[in-house]
Amino acid sequence: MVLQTETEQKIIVSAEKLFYQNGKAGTSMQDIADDAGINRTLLNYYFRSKDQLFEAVFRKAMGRFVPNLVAMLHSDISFEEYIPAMVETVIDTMIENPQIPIFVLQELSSNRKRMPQIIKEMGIDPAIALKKMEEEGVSKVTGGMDPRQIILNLLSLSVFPFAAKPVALDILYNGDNEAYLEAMKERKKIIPQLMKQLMSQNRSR
Amino acid sequence: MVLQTETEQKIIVSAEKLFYQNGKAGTSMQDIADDAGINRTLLNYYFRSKDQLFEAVFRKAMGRFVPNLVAMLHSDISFEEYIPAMVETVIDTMIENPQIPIFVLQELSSNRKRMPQIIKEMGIDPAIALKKMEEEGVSKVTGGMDPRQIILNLLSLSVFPFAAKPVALDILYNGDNEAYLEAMKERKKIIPQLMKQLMSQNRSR
DNA sequence: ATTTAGTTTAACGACTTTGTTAAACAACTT
DNA sequence: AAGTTGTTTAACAAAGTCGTTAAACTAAAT
Repeated sequence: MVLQTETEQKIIVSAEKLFYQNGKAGTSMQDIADDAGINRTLLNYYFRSKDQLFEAVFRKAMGRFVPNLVAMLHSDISFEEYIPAMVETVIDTMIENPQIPIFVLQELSSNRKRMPQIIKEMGIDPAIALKKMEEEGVSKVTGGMDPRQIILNLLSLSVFPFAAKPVALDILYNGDNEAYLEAMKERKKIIPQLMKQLMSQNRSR
Repeated sequence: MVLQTETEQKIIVSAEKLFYQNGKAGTSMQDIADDAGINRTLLNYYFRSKDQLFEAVFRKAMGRFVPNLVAMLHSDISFEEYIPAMVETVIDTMIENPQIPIFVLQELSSNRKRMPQIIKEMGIDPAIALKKMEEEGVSKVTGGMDPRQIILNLLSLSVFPFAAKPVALDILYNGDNEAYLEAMKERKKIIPQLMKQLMSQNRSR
């Protein structure tokens, strides 16, 4: 957004790391200062309060993937075409920040004033999204399946394996992070395939 | 587990509500006492400490759906047969407690000692699970797709829409909780269909 | 009528957290 | 040389949190 000094960046990096990991209430300003290797007073110097620092971190996290969602919902090009590139982007983002989904969803779930606020700021219009879908014939493509279910399926397949990383890693991949990562990359191919199958299969019935 | 007095139950109910909503650090003992309509001292009377109360809540939450997962992974009957009943159970559980997924995943993600501990206690053996799958011919059924990807798909489709409830509700269902609930119930049919398609489609290629 | 278990009230100590302030220091600019 | 900016140190008040304790109260059980 704005130019950032080196220190400001160190603060954000540490704040992200700790807020992602332990949440807002679970992270103290001292924790962040220590992790950033600076004095606690500096935190209040750059970000007036904990609230404001958290707000900065939260908005940055939202900014990493909400645009993808919005673009897909509001775009002109067809839903079907959109999927592969979108899945690739989302998964690449998540691989670098697997904790973002839980962090964001937890915050949205505990602070219910957040969603309406975001919808406004981001200019999301659910009505337009659904209308465009049907105009594009997506609902025909999906063989009558509610387009919202399609979206839920797509997001579920793309995001959940990261939200559930600790479980998946330890139970399915035996703690082998490399194997887990490989599997996540593989999903960039698997998911578009599934979505395509899913839609054409329905269409031909 | 054990007999519970009325008060003990009131405490657990309030603790669940608040821990689910705001996490461990975001919930004070006073908050819980107030919500339960009792005195804070009573909390320490029944559960020695905040840690122990949280532990009770967390274990109860895990107990709601881990058995489903374990049963599926270790069961004798075929994976394909297992899906419909399992999806039904999981979704019914989630409808009543949509916040559990985030709560549990957040805790597992911020407390990394938890997973190994749980794997031990619950008697989960990832090796056995995968072996059984292949013995049952699941890997043939899935046309060579890694059985772990199948499991990820199944869990993603079943659980994520609840973890993302605030987003889905406000963006896709315009805040209409009834509509959202209906959609979730619909998924009890949709998901098994998808999984079946997904597996047979792959098999026939 | 007395005991007992559950509960409340009040209070305490020890500790943490947040935000603020004042003073001093370092380094770089002008 | 003086000024500016970023930074540290030290200290503080206000508020909150947790666990504990002692004393008193209620109501049901013996």
